[in-house]
Amino acid sequence: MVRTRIAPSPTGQPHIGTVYQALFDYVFAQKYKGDFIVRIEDTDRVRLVEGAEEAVLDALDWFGLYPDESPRKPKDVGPYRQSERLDTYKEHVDILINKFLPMIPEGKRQVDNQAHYCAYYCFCTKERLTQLREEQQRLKQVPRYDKHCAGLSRSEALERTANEDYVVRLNVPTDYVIKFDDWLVGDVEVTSKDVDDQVLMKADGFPTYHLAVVVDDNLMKITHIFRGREWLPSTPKHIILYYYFGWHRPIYIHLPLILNMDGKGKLSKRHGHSSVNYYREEGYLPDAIINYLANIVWNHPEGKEIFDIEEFEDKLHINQIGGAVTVYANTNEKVKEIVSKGGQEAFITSQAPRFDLDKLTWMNQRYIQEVKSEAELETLIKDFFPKASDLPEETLKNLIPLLKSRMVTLKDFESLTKFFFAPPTGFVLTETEREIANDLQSAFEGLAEWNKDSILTIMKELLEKYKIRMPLLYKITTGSERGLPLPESLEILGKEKTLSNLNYLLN
RNA sequence: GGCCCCAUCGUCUAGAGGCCUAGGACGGCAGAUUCUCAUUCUGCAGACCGGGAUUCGAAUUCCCGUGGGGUCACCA
Repeated sequence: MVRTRIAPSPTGQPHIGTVYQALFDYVFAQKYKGDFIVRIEDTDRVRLVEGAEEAVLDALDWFGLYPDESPRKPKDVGPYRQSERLDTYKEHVDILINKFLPMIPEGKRQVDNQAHYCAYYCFCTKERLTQLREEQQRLKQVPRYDKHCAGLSRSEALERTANEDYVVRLNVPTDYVIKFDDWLVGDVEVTSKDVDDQVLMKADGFPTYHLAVVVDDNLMKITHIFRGREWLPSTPKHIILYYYFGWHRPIYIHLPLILNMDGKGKLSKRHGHSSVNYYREEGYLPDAIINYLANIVWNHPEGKEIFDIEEFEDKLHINQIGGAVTVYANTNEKVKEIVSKGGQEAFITSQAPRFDLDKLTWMNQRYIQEVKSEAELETLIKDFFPKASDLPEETLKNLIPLLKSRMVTLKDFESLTKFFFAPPTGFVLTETEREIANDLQSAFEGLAEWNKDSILTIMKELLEKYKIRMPLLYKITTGSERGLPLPESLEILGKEKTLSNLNYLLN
């Protein structure tokens, strides 16, 4: 049974990167009739933002990335908020603290030696750690915890926990190679020298991400982890954790990072628009964003660029799901490894693409123009721009075909239809313009048949008579020098409204 | 800096040794259609990071550079 998950931390506005990851979680689970789970990673009490959890959950719904399980829809592996799972983490930290390192042979295990356990208590102060780091940096060494407290006897450490602040650290063995593989990246191999003794339990009793993610993914029976490439370097820690616990690890799929438009760094607030809310407010369609996100890292086999999420799900080629995943250590002589083997299947780009707002905007336009039906567009507009519902039902309906090829985002509705809501304002007519407006007014008044042909005839006469161009008539009737086709939209607006707009302008 | 990942038009990419004079899309430019603006259509400019090696033949394989990105917290 496939189970995927997204684990956002509620620290701000919902991020496009979260949607990008959730898209894969959702589609993959969907494709293999599995479950897609949302778990809130709120272990950082300092950065926690009120309402952020609601915002991510809402954002996922907006995109149609409905979870099978979430804080709003709990099933039997909950709770789905890490802050409500503290006992579980405590329990698992205790397991590691009391478990001997598997690489130490039974006869050599010392009960009172912290260094012989999978995890150990650490009492180092922030000051000492900072000092240590600075010293290492000065010597051009990689900043790393020096296992100072691992040298403590277990009995002394236990005593000190009674009245001192402490953290619990992962005891990473020296001289090991940690191997694992990733469906996208392939085989990855790092030496344990490059893996720090991660803090697993903070002084405030909250777990760090690394502990919580492994424990939860295991307890929630997650089979496939889609996450950003930025997590690749910390995966060895997780592999070690799975190994120490004696669990099978899930399959990793580290998705390519999406870079800022200028290619400087991963998608962030500073360089562009990383917040889901921005796109929502600007009138982008969720389907178009999903399409763009999928298309940026994946290519449709037939080269299509416009496709919906169902088609993405259908065509996304991922074989090797499931399969036995083993985590074991080979401590024979020279080859000492912590190995974890899964499968491998490259199915999307391995590069980090840049976020191209122009292309997304183009896609949005395609959705408005050809993907969405007129009825769908009508509801989209009404949702986005409630004032649109004030227009007579027929008016809006007739306007849609005119609007379709001219709207790039839903937001464009407002400027395009301004004169349907209020007479044009904000400019003064010159003498001749006034004269033309007067002419137009009387000609319109005398019109027996109010339709686009008769309107056009009148306008053509005026164009001829005054030797002017179309934009001027636009200005007089709509307040803007360009916009929707004039005869058609004036027909829809109606004789009465058109005349009252003109009247307003002339007085 | 250590470790990891990556490298085709400005951007997203196709390309899995000869089909490549390197294809498409966005963006740009020019033109056609048109009652404005759009849409639509046509055309133009535009790339294999560098150097070696393998081969009859390399964008495609291998090495070395270079460049870019990620990551090195009691943040996720």
